[in-house]
Amino acid sequence: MASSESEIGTTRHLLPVERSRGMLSRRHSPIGRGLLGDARMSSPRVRFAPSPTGYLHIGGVRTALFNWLWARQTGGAFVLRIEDTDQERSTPQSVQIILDSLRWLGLTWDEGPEVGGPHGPYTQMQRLATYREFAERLVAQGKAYRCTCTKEALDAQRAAIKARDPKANFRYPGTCRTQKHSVSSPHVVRFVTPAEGSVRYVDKVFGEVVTPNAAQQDFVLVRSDGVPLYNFGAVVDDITMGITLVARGRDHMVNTPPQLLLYEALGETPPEFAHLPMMLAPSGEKLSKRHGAVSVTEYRDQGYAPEAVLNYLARFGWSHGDQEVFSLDELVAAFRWEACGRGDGKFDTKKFLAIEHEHLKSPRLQSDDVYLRRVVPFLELRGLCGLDEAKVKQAIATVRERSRTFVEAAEGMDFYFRGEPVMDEKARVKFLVPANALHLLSLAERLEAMEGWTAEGLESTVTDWLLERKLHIRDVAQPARVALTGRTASPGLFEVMVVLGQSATLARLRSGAKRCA
RNA sequence: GGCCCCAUCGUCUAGCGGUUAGGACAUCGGCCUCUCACGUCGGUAACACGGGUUCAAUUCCCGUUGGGGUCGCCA
Repeated sequence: MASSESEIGTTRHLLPVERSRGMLSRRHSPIGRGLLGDARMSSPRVRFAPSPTGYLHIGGVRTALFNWLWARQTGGAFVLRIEDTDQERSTPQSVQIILDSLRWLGLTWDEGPEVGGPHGPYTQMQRLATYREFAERLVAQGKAYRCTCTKEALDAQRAAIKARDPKANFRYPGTCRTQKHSVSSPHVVRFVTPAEGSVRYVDKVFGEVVTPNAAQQDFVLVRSDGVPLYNFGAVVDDITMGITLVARGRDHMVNTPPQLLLYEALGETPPEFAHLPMMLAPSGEKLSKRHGAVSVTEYRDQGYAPEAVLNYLARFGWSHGDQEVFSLDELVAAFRWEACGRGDGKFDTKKFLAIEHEHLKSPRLQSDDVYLRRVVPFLELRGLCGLDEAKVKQAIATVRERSRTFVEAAEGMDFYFRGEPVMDEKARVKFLVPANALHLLSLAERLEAMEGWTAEGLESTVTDWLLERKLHIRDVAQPARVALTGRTASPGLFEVMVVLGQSATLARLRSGAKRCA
């Protein structure tokens, strides 16, 4: 496993998994790499390692999801690790937001904050001793060195070069490489990057990637305050936590070669790598707040179903034939790294909403009980508290197919639960006019005499009444709808009446008639 | 600019040398209809360009163009 120094920097296979050679490209491999290749690894361990510097980004959720799916499918472990080594920006509140967001999504972790595990602690600032140990080992072996160049001096050099040519490439010149600085002087620890050779790895999504070492520089492993930088901390943690596959966004692809060099120097077998194409804003720019909701909590607050969020995200960059709608279980079963695309994509709010709609429509995807549990908070937000669950369920059945989110659902069934519906002014002015007053009263009178308050009974009773009065349903449907619901768009009239019940229906028809005056 | 990566309808994608280039969202039109939806039927719409390889390229190779990532004591 340990490799000799002479091998560092030469092009060689860095991954344990061989791939077929010759003319076969990764997508054309005849052995269906996914299962065959991965079944060999007894227990995959993957991780999601966010830095707690704000809300949980929708792009981060996708990364978490793919890792989680893989862990669930293979029976492996999904590890959550908090990378809080940027003390300037990391906050405990952000950690909590991330934890809450993942729990809301249902992306539960097997090891990590608040659940523990055998490889903890799972927060980087609590693992400083481990990083120090690894860093000292590298320094002792001459694979890393202490550098006393100040940030200010380096920044000045960088600025000078950029001033001459904005596109110039500044790389640390290696000033301290041959000097033996003592531990006592303020210093960072830098890695000795081989000048020759290149790093090669086979990405589970992108296939073979080769990067020349000459493009690297002696990057910093540990800051002057002893806190590790991203590449070093991540590698040390991935090693000590036994991570077997690192799946992350493509923006991290540039970090893989230096990390591989680190595994090499530490004499460790690197994990596999899988990079995911980027999620871009519709404009093609990086997805940011300017382009709408990027924080999961916003979607939660907008009444999105978490499984639907995951469904949309899964289908972004991954596909399974023509299937668009998936339950979580189906996702777990169908997911394959090799079915991931490589091209970046643009986030599409419309399609996202359409997927949400599919989930909310389907009792298979959102059972009545789950739907009830999820919509109630949004009803409460509208001041509708302590409602009768049975009645809410009836109401749900009538608004389900016309609600894309729980917010829309709550809005759509609002009228059922008030003494009087909230009246839309335009609707009232248009339909509750004097000419309709008598119709509404007459209808109420007929319905009052009715026995057996069912949709079928209502339909036939109303049909008879229309016949007698020589009316068409079109003549009274909208006025009645406005009287009953306060608006011009609603579930079918008879459905509404059934859920409302006889007395509320009569009361609303009559008070609607009054408003016609 | 260096290094890395990518390229099929407007968008997400299927495609694994021979297809009328398929699906979904969006869009347009019809049907259904008490409204809004749902459902349903149908239409418009794509292989960036140029060279190879091959009997045959959307598909394989190279180049061009275009796009993206990254070049920190951020992650």
